[in-house]
Amino acid sequence: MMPDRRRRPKARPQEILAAALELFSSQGFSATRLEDVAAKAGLSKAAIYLYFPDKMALLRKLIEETAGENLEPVEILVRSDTGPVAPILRQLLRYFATRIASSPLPYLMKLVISEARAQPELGQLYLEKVVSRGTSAMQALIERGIASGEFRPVDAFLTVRCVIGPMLLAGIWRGVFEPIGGEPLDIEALAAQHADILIEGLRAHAPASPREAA
Amino acid sequence: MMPDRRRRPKARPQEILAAALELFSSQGFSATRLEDVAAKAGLSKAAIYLYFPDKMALLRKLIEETAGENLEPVEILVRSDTGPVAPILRQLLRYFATRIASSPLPYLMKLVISEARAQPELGQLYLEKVVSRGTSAMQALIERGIASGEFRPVDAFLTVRCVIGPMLLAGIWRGVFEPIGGEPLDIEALAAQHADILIEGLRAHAPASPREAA
Amino acid sequence: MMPDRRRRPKARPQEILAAALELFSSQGFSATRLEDVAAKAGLSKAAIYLYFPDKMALLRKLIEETAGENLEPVEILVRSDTGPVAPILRQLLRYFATRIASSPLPYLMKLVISEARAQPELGQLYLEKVVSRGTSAMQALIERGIASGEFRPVDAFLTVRCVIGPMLLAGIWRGVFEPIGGEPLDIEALAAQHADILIEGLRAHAPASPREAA
Amino acid sequence: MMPDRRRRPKARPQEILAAALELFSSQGFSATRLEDVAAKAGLSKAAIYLYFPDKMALLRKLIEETAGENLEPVEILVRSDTGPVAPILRQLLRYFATRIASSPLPYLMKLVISEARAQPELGQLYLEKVVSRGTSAMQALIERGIASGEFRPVDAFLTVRCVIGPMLLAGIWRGVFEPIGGEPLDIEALAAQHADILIEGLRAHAPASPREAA
DNA sequence: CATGAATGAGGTTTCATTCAT
DNA sequence: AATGAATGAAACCTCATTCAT
Repeated sequence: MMPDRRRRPKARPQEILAAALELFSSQGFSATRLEDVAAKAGLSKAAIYLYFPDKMALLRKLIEETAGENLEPVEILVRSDTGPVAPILRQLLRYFATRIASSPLPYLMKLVISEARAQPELGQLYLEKVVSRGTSAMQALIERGIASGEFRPVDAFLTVRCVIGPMLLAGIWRGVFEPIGGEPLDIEALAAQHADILIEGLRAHAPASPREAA
Repeated sequence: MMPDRRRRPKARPQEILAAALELFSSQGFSATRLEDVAAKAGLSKAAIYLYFPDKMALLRKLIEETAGENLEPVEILVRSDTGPVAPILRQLLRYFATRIASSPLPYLMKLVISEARAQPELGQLYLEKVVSRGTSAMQALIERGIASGEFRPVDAFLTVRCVIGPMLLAGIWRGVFEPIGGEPLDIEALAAQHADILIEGLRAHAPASPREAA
Repeated sequence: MMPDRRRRPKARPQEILAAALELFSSQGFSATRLEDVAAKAGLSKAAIYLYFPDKMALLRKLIEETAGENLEPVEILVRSDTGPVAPILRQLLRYFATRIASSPLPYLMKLVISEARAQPELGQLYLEKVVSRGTSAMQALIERGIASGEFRPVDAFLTVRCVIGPMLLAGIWRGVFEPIGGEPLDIEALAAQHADILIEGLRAHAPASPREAA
Repeated sequence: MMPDRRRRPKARPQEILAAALELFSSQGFSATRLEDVAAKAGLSKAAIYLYFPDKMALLRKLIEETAGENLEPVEILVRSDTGPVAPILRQLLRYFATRIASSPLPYLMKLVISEARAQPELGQLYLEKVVSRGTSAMQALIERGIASGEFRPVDAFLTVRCVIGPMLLAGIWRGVFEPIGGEPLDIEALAAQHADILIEGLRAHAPASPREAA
């Protein structure tokens, strides 16, 4: 049928992984049949075993491969600059927005969230290679802002979670709710709005404005 | 065998649902065997069918039942008051934190995220009964803050996502990453820190502070 | 709902059997759920066990009870008369037609046909109590006709099968094909037509008419 | 384990159907376990699903496949000849006898009788493809006999049922009662005897013989 | 490299049957 | 006499995985 199917064996693993990502993230790992992955990749079920030892290996590879892939730019951004922190934060959020809006990252996130508890090693891998690394870098950034007097003396650890939260929300929106009919979300605009609020909210004011009691 | 066989028929459905929630959210819906749900509920596999027509019905009921359960307080909070918005926002976040820290809500969230694409009706149910309702209420609150001059003229729709994001993160942390070894997160503290930043970041300043360029 | 359900315990076994006959013959023994029999009889599933030891006992009782029930008139008819055989044959067929057209006999027949191989004892019971007894009586009748010179010297054993065949067909038609949309069959007319042909076909002619070669 | 695993894939469906026919007709459709069909066909349970989508498909195929298979010769016989009808009738009965005595037809018949009510589409298929077609052909034959003056003016519709009845009986005897111990029946002899009686009984006599009153 | 054929293990679901009330 | 609750056993069907070609 497809006369040229037998020609690019080198691309096979990637084709298989792409098919797997799509199906795993739309139907769940356990509910996806290897046969469907094969069909989507244009192969027979058995051929997958030429490239991967078993089903779980697909999932593992998918996570390993993308884990941290998006983080290098983040770390570079954070480290490379020693000027004011606010523009870096803004850029960081803009970068996240791009990845979320136009890479398969949201599907990966959804997959990790779904499977982490059933496959703890995978979750731990992600925790280590992505979450820790990413939050560390950002925490350093926030701390630098505080140290330089640009930011108020907030709790940097918690603040990182405040920064990331809306981006996680955007990812889940795109990976989960948009596909089932949720209204599209303008992720770049969200990132910009969020950056705005954050920077304003973290900035050290000349005279600390009085705040209302909780 | 079971010493209390035939004892509490009225409580059975709830017992089954509790068992199901725990297992579904830890192993995934599809990977959970009904037999394990039964065992955890202290019943035989077949007994579940006396209360639910099939496995999916468990999932559906779980979502239907909790959908919106947490929202009434939110709506009351938002509507009941006509004073300044900031303290309400703070209270709201404190309320979310409590639900996330000490109710099964995070497991539900994780479950919905995991299964929404495979079972779109369930995802849509959640979208409608929880997401829309919750965000509407909060958007009204933000808009009230803007209208009264308490807040800057931000995009209320996007701002709601900024408010919720970190709480979503907290839920996923507790529901997914803590169980596999992630360091515990002080959710109440996170909510307080987030409220702090938000309120500061949204407040209208007498003379709008000049902001740096992107 | 039925306020007087608890009043006639004596009739219970019969009610249960009637429900069973209807369901067994329409869905098959194995495919009929005892719960449905119970529901049709206006009882709970468990109550059936107060009257019958198990499911097979229902089937057995159903067959035992009706087995031979229709045969006494046949035997009486055959034995009681010593005149010409033809009118008896005609009456016999008329009697069969009546039973087939307006008693549950066809359903019983269908049930026996369906279950005989899976439950050989039941089939054997029927063979003995109904088939043998009925055919013996009829064979005697045919033989009397031959002996008296009224009938040609045909094979009495086979002739009995020729006599019964169309009645079996009528029973299956009513019990199987009419319920699924087959055109109704006028069983009494069939019996009359068949009697006609048979009597004419069996009669001894003064000079045996020459017959064509096969 | 199986020495000839993977050897005759083309014959598989037929092998499976043969096994199914034997078991379905001896134990009933519902009481037959697919695993036993598989074992009899020399396959594993799962392998059946490579050839048939589900259990019912086996039954359907069995009936579809044989439906009408025996009727072409009948129609040819009926149409091909324009001479006297009696010899054709005799041949027809002889043909039926052969099919009943030495093809799986009786098992099919039994199966249809058993399952028609539970699976009405199957019963209707048989009604249409076999019963209607067969009886139409034969009715035409009888009518031709009447029209030519060879037969008395009987009711052709009913007469067809008289003709077929004993053959149905023979089929049920072979398919149901012989297997459980009923004495063997010489079906060819029965067909001959029946032909004899029929032809004699239908023949138009020069001077209509006086008949006894009912 | 690729696959069609096959299967073992396992999951969901059904149901005859039991038992405490 | 009657039933609601419960269960063990088994049936259908699925699927990851293997292997001969």
